[in-house]
Amino acid sequence: MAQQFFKSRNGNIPLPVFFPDATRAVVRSIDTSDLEETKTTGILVNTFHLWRELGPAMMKKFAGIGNFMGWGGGIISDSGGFQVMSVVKSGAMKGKVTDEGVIFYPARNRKVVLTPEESIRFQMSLKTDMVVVLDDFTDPGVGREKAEESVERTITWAIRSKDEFLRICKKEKLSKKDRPYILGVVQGGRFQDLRKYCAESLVKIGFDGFGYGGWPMTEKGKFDFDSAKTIAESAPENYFLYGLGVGKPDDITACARLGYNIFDCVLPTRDARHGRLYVYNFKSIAEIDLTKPNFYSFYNPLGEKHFSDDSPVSSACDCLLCTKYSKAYLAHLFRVGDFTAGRLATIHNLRFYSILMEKLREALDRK
RNA sequence: GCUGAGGUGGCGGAGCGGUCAAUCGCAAGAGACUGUAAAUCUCUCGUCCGGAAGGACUACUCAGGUUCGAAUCCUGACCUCAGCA
Repeated sequence: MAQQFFKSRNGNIPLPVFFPDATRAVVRSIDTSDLEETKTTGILVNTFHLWRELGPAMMKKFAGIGNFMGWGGGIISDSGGFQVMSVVKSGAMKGKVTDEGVIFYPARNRKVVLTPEESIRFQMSLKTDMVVVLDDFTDPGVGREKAEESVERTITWAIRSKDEFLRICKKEKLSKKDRPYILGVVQGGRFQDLRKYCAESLVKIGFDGFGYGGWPMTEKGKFDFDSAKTIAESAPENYFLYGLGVGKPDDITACARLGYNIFDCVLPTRDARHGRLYVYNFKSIAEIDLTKPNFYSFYNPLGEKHFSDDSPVSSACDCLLCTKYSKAYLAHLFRVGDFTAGRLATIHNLRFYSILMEKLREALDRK
């Protein structure tokens, strides 16, 4: 029996869910009212960014990130492990991974150390519904030895994270009912035995679920289903299976069939701002059938052929954009570079994803 | 009408004798984006052939001229803008 609900501060959220990324306590270009309108049930915020930009004092003052940003839906906080890859390896900031934790050098004379304990401590101050342990991201395409190293470190950090989590729960007298979920992260790259070993080690430590960590794509850009499957097969009953950074509608659909029930990804929101809208290839929401091979396609509002098109972007959508505005108007907004273009596109894409999750839920209920 | 400044590819705007099919920006077209350094990035962008390298052709308002060679210099025509009448 799989998990049926994601328990949030304000009630149960039916699974599976897709939580868009509100890395810096905002889903870029829209506010929480917009977010509610898209029928999005939860979001993901990031420890690394909020830790540096807001800090624990602010979280104490506002009694959590949900209050701070006026969001009553579900909230998961990511650990900051991914930022070693996204921030450091992309060259934005110097940094390195040691056994102690992740060290960042935001400026020449400044050093910040994010340890597994600090990550958990700060996440507890965020008062999110699920905290994620700091993990050592396995660089994609890395050799066996490096992959083993990152797995070992991920496991060691998971133990330290769990200890810190229990210590805080005890100190704050949080009962099992009141405390947030805690999620382990499975690393190991493309080495299936490492994935399995990592997952089994995490189960022994004791978590509410685990995430498919690392980079979920092969070099060719194809989704790495082997790892997804290995992880899913290592999960005990009633576990959360979280595809971190997953992803494309087809990959989500496929993973949901493997038992994954939580997803987050920047794709719908970033794509929206970049002028890529997701559109179901059906006439109405009722007709949407996810088992059809090409159940959706992309719509790019820019392009002269749309400049005078008075039809809506999609008839299989009930978002603000599709119910109120024409393709021509959206094209105009993108052309003149107004923020409203990004806002409407983001609202649309998030509604696409919330419909996707509704349909997946229906399909799983029928089973 | 006089005086001055100009007329360059879809647009703006460089170049001011050879290395120019012409910097750059915009527009246009194509692609990327996956636990967010991203309202970003990459590529194409005179025509034709080629996957590319490359080649062929037509080009910097028009018509002449100077020169081995002109978008660049000279003459004239046409047009635009600014100032003065």
